[in-house]
Amino acid sequence: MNTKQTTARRGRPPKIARNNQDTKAELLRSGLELLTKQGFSSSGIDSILKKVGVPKGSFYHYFDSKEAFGREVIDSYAKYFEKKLDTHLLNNANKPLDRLASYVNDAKERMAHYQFERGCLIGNLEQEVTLLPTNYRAQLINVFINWQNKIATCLQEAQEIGDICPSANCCELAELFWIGWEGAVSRARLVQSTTPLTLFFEHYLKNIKLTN
Amino acid sequence: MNTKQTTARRGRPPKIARNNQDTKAELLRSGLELLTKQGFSSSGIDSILKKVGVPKGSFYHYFDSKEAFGREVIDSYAKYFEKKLDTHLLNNANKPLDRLASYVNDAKERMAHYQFERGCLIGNLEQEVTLLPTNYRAQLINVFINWQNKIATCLQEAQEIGDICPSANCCELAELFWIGWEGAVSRARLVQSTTPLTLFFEHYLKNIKLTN
DNA sequence: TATTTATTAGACGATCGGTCTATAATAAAA
DNA sequence: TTTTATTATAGACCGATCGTCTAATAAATA
Repeated sequence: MNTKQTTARRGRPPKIARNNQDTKAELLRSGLELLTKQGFSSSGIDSILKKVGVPKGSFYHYFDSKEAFGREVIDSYAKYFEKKLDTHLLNNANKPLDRLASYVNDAKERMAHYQFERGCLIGNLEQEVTLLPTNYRAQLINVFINWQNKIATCLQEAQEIGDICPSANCCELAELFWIGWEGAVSRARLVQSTTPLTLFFEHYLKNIKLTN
Repeated sequence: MNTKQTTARRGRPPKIARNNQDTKAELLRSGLELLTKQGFSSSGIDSILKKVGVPKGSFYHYFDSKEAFGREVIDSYAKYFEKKLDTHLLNNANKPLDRLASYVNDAKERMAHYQFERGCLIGNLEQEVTLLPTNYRAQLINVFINWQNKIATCLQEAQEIGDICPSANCCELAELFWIGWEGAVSRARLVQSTTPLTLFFEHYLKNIKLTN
């Protein structure tokens, strides 16, 4: 990749050198990292800025408020995550249920890689929803609906090739996946081990095959 | 009960009148309420005090620090909750799986009663465990182990009367219950409805009957 | 009455989210 | 070229709130 970009940027240049291709994107990335660790309410703007070496003034140039910032972080995470889901769930090289397993394994590796310090942004915010700006609630629900639909489609394909019972309600099972998965992610962070994730998914798989 | 107590209390009397039989117990109760809503990190001591009408100085008379306070809140919640679990799970008037269902219904009613503002204290803290004093982690894990054992015993009784498959691993299934349940509680708070709880438990029941 | 103990009262510094003005460098306009 | 507008960084500042600590007060005790 060519990281060097010759397009001169307008505006006052930063005091301390930083690869300032896109300050806004860096703030979002840093914010995402912190929010996946700590949630929204406990994440101060200063901590987000410190990691990127950006002064506070810049933050309020790019974002109207912390609330607006949070909205964008959720959006960018949702987009990133949908892409990730697609790479697994739409991979025709694997059978539908193996695609799901592929996602699960990927997630397990990532959690272990970050020493179980990071969880799921949406899961974190879900739990502190009473503390969040009111309009976050609908946004979070929508993200879950999208994820759920992707799983449901995958399960339906599994149903078509006879890997799960024809009478199973794939939408319900998809909802059930995310409910249990978020619980398992949370538990994995507590015990600092992937076993809750493994345990949950093993049973989930077994059960959707038997269901109804 | 006789709430009137004539024993004169030592020390400086409160400026504003309050039924100060046991200030410490009141602080714990108020803390529990707030931590169940907001978790630990976002709960300010001032808010806990304001609800009970106690000045800040009293807090640090009864507790060494917020950390020590949190430990006691967890302890008292764990005790309260174990008692609650026992009243359902040891109720011989019902069959084992009906006892579990009885707990689930109770929890659903309570969540609805509080308009889904309160969740599970342990579930809340579990998710913010990286922000908590380090020794909380082991404490939380222990609480889950206790809860899990109670469910496991109940499942084993169901197994003995043939309501679930003889080859099922009751300990694993009990762990699975809490993993999924916490996920369902979290989702219920998000969508402000008991349907996630119902959905989870319906499938859980169905699956432990079929398992293996 | 003098001392000890229990409890309340409120000061304290650090940090929070958010706003503000000043500064700097470029692009566009003249 | 010179001027102006635009973009962006810099960081002081504000009121609110965080957890902690010290001083003050009154009852119990000796």
